[in-house]
Amino acid sequence: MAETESFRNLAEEKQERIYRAAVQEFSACGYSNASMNNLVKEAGISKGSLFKYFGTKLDLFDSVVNMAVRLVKTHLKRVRSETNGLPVEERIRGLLLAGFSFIDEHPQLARIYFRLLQSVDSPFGVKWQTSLHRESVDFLHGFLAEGKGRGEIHPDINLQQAAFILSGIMQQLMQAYYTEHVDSGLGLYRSSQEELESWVNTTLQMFFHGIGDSDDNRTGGEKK
Amino acid sequence: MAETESFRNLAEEKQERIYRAAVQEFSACGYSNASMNNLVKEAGISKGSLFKYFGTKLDLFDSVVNMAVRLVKTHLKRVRSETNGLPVEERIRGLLLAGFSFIDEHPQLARIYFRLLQSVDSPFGVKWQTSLHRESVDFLHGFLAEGKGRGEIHPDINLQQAAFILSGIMQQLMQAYYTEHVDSGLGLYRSSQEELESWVNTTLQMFFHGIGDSDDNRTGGEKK
DNA sequence: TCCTACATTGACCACCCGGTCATTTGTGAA
DNA sequence: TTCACAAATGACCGGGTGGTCAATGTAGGA
Repeated sequence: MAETESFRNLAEEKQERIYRAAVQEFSACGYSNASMNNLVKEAGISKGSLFKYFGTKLDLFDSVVNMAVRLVKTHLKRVRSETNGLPVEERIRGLLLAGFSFIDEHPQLARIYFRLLQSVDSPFGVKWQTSLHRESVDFLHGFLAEGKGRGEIHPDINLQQAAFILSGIMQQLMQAYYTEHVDSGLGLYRSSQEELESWVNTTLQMFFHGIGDSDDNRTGGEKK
Repeated sequence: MAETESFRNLAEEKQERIYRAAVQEFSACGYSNASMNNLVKEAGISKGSLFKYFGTKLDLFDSVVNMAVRLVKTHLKRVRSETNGLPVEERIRGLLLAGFSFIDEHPQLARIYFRLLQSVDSPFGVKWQTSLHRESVDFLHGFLAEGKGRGEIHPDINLQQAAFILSGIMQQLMQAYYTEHVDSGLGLYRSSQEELESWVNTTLQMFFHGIGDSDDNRTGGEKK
């Protein structure tokens, strides 16, 4: 566990104050550029205390990341259970919209989460990255597998690869929604709900039916 | 310009030695964690000299990034001209394979390039990111537009959005090829040429024909 | 009131950073 | 050989870092 006994014994208000400052600092600066001095000032506690609560910068970061990841997973699992029984396409639509709304509600945590997925900052980043990527692909794989079982997905499709591609597409959309320079003028960045839904529609359209003109010669494409 | 007169007057061997050390350091540590002290030691020159050649850490980084970006663009443009006249699908296949081979030939530069696309390290990262994302999407848009003109792409498809999605897919593949923890056990990471081509095939298959079972009810999906 | 056990503090530490500049070294002309 | 000039050097600077610890509160039982 990352935080010490003494942190858990703190008044809840103080714990939250510290967490809030940590989330703020890490989301703004990433791991290695985050400054414990700033953090301490922001939280209104002394440096000595902070290092009593969390032995190390890494411990604190680990704690914050754990929280962020737990929250993301909660959101996604809720979508999974709430869309149970619907067609795959609807379920993935739900995932995308849930992703956008998560960014709206927790922009800083989203920032930390995506940074973790992509950057190589933080010494132990790899530990998280590997498992998060795998879990993300597995999660999507579950959706697709069920859809395939119901005949909504072409039997020749390799689900692992499809899930992998889908995960890339989703990341691209999420990133553009909360990072202006990824959007690069396409109109996703902080766009309205209806524009968002339009993007989601066309994305699903492309993912399920492709962009090709429907001369549907599906061939090859099976791995090995 | 980033480098000073005195750098351009150096013996070519020395210039290369310095560039090589800089590329090494930046690709390994990112911008802000890169250490000029390490760099200087690696290059076998004195600190004073380095700061004569490049006034600032940022200037040096800018110079390195310029080189990396120029090289990437050269590779991509070669593919564009060499595949002129072929079907879109073939051209995009060419792009993907060229991407993989670029990573093989210049792994460190590829690392710097992708870091630039994704991370928010480096104070002026945004300047690069915005233009790189835009250019990348525009580049793909060019391919798709030509394909649409030849009837290889469904007329209802919004090319901007398709190019955006495609760029996400390509990034995902590239990342998995050179970063083990993104691959997360799928088998792309440093895989053989034939496995690579199999991945490219299925990816193209999905992008052009979708994953859905071919009950082809293409509807809606047009923006606004 | 005193004592004890514990929570809190911030001055302090060693280290590393990007950047400077007086000094040393190298070089070609006279 | 001497000299003038440019190139190269590395000790040094102010500042910021993660982390420590003796000193200082502070609350509760005797």
